[in-house]
Amino acid sequence: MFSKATEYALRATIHIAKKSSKNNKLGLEEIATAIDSPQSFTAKILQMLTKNNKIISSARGPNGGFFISEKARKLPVRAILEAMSEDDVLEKCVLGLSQCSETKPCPMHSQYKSIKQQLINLFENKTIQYLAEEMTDGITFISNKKMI
Amino acid sequence: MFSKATEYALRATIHIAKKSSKNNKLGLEEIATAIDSPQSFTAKILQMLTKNNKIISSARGPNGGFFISEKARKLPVRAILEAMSEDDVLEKCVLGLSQCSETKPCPMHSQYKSIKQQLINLFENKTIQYLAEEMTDGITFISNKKMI
DNA sequence: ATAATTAAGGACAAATATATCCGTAATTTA
DNA sequence: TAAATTACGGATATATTTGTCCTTAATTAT
Repeated sequence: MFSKATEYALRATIHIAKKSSKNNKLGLEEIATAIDSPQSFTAKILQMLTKNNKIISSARGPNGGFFISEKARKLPVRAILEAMSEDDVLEKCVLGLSQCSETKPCPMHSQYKSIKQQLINLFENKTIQYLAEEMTDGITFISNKKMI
Repeated sequence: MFSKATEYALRATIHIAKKSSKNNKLGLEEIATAIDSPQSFTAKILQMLTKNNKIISSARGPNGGFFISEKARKLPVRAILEAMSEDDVLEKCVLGLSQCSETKPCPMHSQYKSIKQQLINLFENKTIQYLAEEMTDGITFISNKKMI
């Protein structure tokens, strides 16, 4: 559904929201290991998410790293997709028709309509913080290795 | 959601199901024009769909072209995804975690679960013929140009 | 038989996504 | 101030997707 870049972005953000705080920033290496993603590529993605402090924040130097503000925690998950320029996936026609709409539907439109709306609702109504909290029950995971 | 190749495959198949018959085969040029896709690339995709007559059938020579059997019309839309080796999109974890499951869920799993199931149902329960029939009402379209 | 038509299929080209590497800048600690 | 740490950002490499081109094979009509 999403590109690898966006998958890593979602996982990284959730991980940072769960594990970091203002005085406990997470380094690139820790993050890439935790979410099981290629380190250098993850660095690029974290940069995108950091642009204008939109999703996550960063600090250089010793004890530097990535963290997330209280304000950003309240952002809808869709904000991550937007930062990755991939939120159009949510609205997109299944057949890839740019003009597909209610008045000019593709043959899948009426059947897909409600699924699409639920997808949009999911990404717009659930916040980054919500997903981080889903991780606190000890059952839910973000890597293919068990969380500790 | 799907690759361009799969989008073209879906559109081409629906178009062929709507317009072709055993004695009215459709040529590559006609199809590519109708679904607004690059011709040569579409040729490759039609070849994939034709392999073993799985989705569509073809005939060479004058009055040759592509058509679809009555049997193939009854296939679920998912069969097109399978022919394009892209049906895993339906089952895939939103975060791209290979081990995400009911017993080892990612933080989005419980929220996405029912959406995923509806997606699977859509592609498994609706047939190619069904989508072709959706096109017969004069309102539904398959290209970004109005059907005639 | 020959010519015309049309899909099949291989080779290649271009664009995009994924990924790595390395020097630089900022910050902290000693 | 010097050294260590960590993110930033540019350049480059690799893989995949998307797309084109051309020759061949099959079929039909003349």
